[in-house]
Amino acid sequence: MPELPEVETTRRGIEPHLTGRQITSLRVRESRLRWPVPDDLASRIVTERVIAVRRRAKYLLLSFPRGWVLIHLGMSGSLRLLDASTAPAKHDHIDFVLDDGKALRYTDPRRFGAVLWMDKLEGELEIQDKLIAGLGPEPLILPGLEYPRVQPFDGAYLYARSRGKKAPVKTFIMDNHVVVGVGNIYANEALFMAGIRPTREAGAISLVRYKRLAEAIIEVLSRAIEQGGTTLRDFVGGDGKPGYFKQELQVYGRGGLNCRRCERVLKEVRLGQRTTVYCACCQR
DNA sequence: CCCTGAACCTGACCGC
DNA sequence: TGCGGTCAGGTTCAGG
Repeated sequence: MPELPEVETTRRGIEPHLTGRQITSLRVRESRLRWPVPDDLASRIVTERVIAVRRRAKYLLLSFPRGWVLIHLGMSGSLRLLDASTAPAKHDHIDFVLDDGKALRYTDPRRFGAVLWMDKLEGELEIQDKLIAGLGPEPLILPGLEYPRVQPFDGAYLYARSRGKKAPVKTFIMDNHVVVGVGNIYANEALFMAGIRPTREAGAISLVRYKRLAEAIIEVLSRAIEQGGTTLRDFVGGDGKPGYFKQELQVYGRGGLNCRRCERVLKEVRLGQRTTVYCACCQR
């Protein structure tokens, strides 16, 4: 379900309900996620208050006095706010019970997501964690972000990073070490918007075209956040509303259909184990 | 270091 | 109705 716009939509949905609230208990019904939920997680947060709800890449970060709860939604995860007394359904793995009778509930059928704890170092805001440390720059400058370091994201950056790379440009921009938050949907969309064929060798693309691509990535992600994300199956934001960006998809999920720009049949190929759709006419 | 493919897991859908 | 195969929004890891 979640790419960056969906994670950001989730963050915005839950933030006002969590900030300043105290955790009264933690219910872990299933701890076998991508990594085991730490046994001592409850001891870190119960009786503590949520300072802020932030984000780095697709990681949601609940800030507490002594550290962060790091939440990743994987492929099928979601977070909802509901009454703490609501009976859990299948795949409702974790409840963060709040002092106002509500609970933040983590659901994840495939269990590719993660809920972990990271200590704060001596009051430092900097996050020192191997999951976070090697991440590339954020494509969007937004409030609520946790920046470990400042790195500009633009065409010049992509151009410099891509020199010598033989991998397809789509694989390149989906690499979190290069830039975060560009998943399969928006990689396809951004490349269409920039007129670049996804199979093109990353190291062979010009600076001018990378400038267009960086702009396209920023544009498509911004637009998707405005629309509340993309609802493909059952994604809903923290407020229960679906995302409306699906209506604006130009290529993702449209292989074999006609290009909305030139009317020719869209090609579908497999790149890095991911379905890739493009227009052979509009994208070179 | 670079690149590719397997792996993690469940559910939905499609053809037979 | 059932069975097997395929696919799904992400990321890490092993191996060449």
